[in-house]
Amino acid sequence: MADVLKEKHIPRATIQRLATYVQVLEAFTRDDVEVISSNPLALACGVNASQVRKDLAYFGEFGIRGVGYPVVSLIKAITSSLGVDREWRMALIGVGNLGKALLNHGDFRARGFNIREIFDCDPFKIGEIVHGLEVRCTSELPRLVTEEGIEIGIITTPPERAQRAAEHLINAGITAILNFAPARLQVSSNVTVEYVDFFNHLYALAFRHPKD
Amino acid sequence: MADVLKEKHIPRATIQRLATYVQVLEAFTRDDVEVISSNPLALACGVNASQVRKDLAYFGEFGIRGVGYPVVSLIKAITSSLGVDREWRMALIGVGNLGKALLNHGDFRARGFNIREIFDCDPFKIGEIVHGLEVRCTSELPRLVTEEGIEIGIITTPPERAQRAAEHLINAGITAILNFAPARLQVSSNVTVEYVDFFNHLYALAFRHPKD
DNA sequence: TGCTGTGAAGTGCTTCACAGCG
DNA sequence: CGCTGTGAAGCACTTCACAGCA
Repeated sequence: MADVLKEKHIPRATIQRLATYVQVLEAFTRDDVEVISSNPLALACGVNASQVRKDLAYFGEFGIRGVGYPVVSLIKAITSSLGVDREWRMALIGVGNLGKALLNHGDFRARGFNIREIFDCDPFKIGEIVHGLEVRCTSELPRLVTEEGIEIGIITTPPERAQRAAEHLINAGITAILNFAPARLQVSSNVTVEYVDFFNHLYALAFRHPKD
Repeated sequence: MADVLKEKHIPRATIQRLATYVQVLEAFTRDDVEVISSNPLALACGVNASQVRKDLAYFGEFGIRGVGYPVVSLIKAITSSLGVDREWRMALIGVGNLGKALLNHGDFRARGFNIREIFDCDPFKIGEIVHGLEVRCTSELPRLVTEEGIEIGIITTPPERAQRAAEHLINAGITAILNFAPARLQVSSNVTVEYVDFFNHLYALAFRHPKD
């Protein structure tokens, strides 16, 4: 499976939409919809029906011609294709307001994304227990990443400390980073950074809705 | 200014990058950089230098040929072009974990995005004070939106209540929505919804970093 | 001379249109 | 017959290459 995916190039936008499809398909299961065709699925996701079919076709033939896609098995097919049908262990750096909020956000664990260790460079925070986890010094990162099998790092530091946090993670062997800090990170090409930035979205809203 | 922008079509991706440029330019001001050319700016943002110049050129001629862009005045030019150099008043629906975390997140106010009213449909929460704001019943939305001049709605409800929250906002006259709930919203074409979804990003990381 | 601003070329994603199959 | 899966066409964004100006 994974081999097939590496051969074709899959657009980044496709991956984003697949996450949306899962979201919407899960809503359909709540309403006991068992089979859905590309048209209503596309409508619910705000995209074109051909787009849905093409996105899914990158990963296999999940539909039944003349019928549609069985909802439950399609969810499984997508999550399996993306590799999110297993546990992912994560470490978080920066135990401030935002970091604590993410720790309290139950959805992560519910979807298999498990925050196992939390770090901060503030000596007053080290040792504190937050949401059942002890705040550690970043010097312990390499050891704990190996021991716990951590694969993803989350950065929730202030912007000026984000780059250092990234370097700590990378030195510990992490190559996948989710960055909530409002800063761009300079990393080598084998490291993937995803940026979560509320202000991007607010700026987009502001631009499209000018006063009067 | 705004007239010019409505004539040309500006790619959505350009708006996103402009937000990034502001972020990076602000970091440069912290290091007392006064003038920057498109090349180093592009490098810091992880994009092509022509891309930077083209993005900026949509809005005007902000650079000095042979020299570069004055950092401070470029920040002002971009924020003014996007319309984010003023106060934006917002209302939040769904005072749960995530909602409370956003209320505690000081960056919003610092950038002029001001959460003025908070709502919940849980009668046990109504009346509670969170971060200096009283939780209101959604039935009060239309009145408060008008009175407070609220232009943007934030949804932080569970997914199954997101659509209703959106309808409350739209009925109150809001046409710009920032949705943190993991659900797609069905809205008419005059309403803009921006989706903030951590899992999109985690899925992208998971897909690009398969085990072994 | 050096860097911006920009038409033209290139690239990649999206949409179309229909063959293929249940 | 209806809906999927897919090559081909269309379209939009990105990159190039260079004219234009400080």
